[in-house]
Amino acid sequence: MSEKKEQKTNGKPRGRAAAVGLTKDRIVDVAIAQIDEKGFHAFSMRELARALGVSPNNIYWHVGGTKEDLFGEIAARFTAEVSQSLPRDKPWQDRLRTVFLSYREAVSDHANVAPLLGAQLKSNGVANLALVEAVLTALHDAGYRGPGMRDAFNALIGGLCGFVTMEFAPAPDDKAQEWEALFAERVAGIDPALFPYTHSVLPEFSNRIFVLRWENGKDVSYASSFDFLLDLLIEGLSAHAPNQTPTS
Amino acid sequence: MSEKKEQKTNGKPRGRAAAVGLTKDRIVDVAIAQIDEKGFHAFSMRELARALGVSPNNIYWHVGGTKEDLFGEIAARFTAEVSQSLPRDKPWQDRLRTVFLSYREAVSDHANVAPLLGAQLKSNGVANLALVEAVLTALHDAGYRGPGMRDAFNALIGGLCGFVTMEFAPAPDDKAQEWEALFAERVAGIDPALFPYTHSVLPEFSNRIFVLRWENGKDVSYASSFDFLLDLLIEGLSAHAPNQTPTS
DNA sequence: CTTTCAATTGCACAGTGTTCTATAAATGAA
DNA sequence: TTCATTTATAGAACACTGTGCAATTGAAAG
Repeated sequence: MSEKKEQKTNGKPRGRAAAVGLTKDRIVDVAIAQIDEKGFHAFSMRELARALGVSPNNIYWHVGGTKEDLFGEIAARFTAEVSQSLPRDKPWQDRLRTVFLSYREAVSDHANVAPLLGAQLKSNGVANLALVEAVLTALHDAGYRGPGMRDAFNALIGGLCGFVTMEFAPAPDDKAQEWEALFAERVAGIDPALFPYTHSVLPEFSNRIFVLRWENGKDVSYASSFDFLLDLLIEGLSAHAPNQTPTS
Repeated sequence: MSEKKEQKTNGKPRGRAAAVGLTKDRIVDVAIAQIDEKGFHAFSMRELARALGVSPNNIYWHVGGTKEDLFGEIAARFTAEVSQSLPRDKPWQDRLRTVFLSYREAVSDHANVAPLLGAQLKSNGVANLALVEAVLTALHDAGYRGPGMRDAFNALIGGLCGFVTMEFAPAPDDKAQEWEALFAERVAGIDPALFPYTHSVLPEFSNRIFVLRWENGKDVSYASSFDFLLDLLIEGLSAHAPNQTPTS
């Protein structure tokens, strides 16, 4: 028909005719890929929609009202992977280590996503039950109950996930290249009267502190520090554990 | 249109005639106040400018190019306050404790600023020398050097500042009121087959884990967990310290 | 008396998250 | 078959955002 109002839609069909079989999983997949590639700062709903070949509203329809909800789905993806192959018969210390090492591994594979995770874990911790379950059962086996369990739980989640959120997140705009020079300049400008020790000792540590080292696309300096922190926490929790079963 | 040529400036004078004596300090003051009041998410350069009675560009001129630079100044304000009244003659453990407790105190007075601090400390750690100096000297006194010092440094900064960044940051849009109900609903929906322990035990912990308790406008549940984590770290670092001076 | 300069402004650009409304296919009911 | 409802999509618009550019002007410097 000649009087069809086809011009109004600018050629592209509307409605379900254009169904592309969009799913929450695919949205989260592409969102993570986009953040990996372009960085968290540059990630936007509109560009995600463009990458999916879909209108922004479609995304909102699938993930619930807001961008924050999408972030929640992304975070859940990370904490869900954590539970795989948990050795239930091993001592609780080993289980804790396995869980948090796998979390660190998952995040360091997608360092650009890190800035998201902390806030999401905090505001919607109940959505990340695989992680919660693992930590709670471990602490229960250690004998922790009540306020003591709360403190142990928060120390683990807050300390370790906080570490990951903070340290694995790359600097905005990827100024890592100029970073070493910037660092040297800053260190040179330190006032010896105000910060005597830092002034005298920081230069020699410039390749040990602050500056990251990458191997095979993964950071190895923060990773080793994370492991050190993890060991410290497990040792401490073992020493204070109400159930003092011998640590074979 | 009309013959009035002065309307162009809308009554307000331009140029230095309108000088308001804007300073970096005042900008940071008002920025922190705004974030405290409206929340981090709602903070914008334009509204800050409005609150200061000034044009946005004026702020850029004073703090350097970008919003991120302003965040850097804010973070520096927090870490600078940390150094006050450090007992240099006390053992390094006590000095560490003092430093990080004062940091926690500073942040929990401005919980809405927390989301900023992690990223800023990470990407511009060298700008926060008061904190760095304190931690480095303490670790030096404990005998830590080289890679061991790096790991200890990162564990402390990453674990404790990460904890603060993650846990003290309030949920977006302040849905704390509806939170308890939401929590109960989520907990009730937990699949016992997938998460048996969480399902059976989480309800009784609902007022110990996740849910915060406030007294005198300050959170007391995360604060006590932070202190527990701090003690764990200091104990562990003492046990592994190369300098084994007796802990009186 | 000029010139330079520090501090400030308005305007405009290229986005952003999100809401409202229109739409067409799939589905189910009559 | 026919018709209403639901589901999954799109377009346009709104009220913002960070930030660059060029203009402006009082004060200081020469």
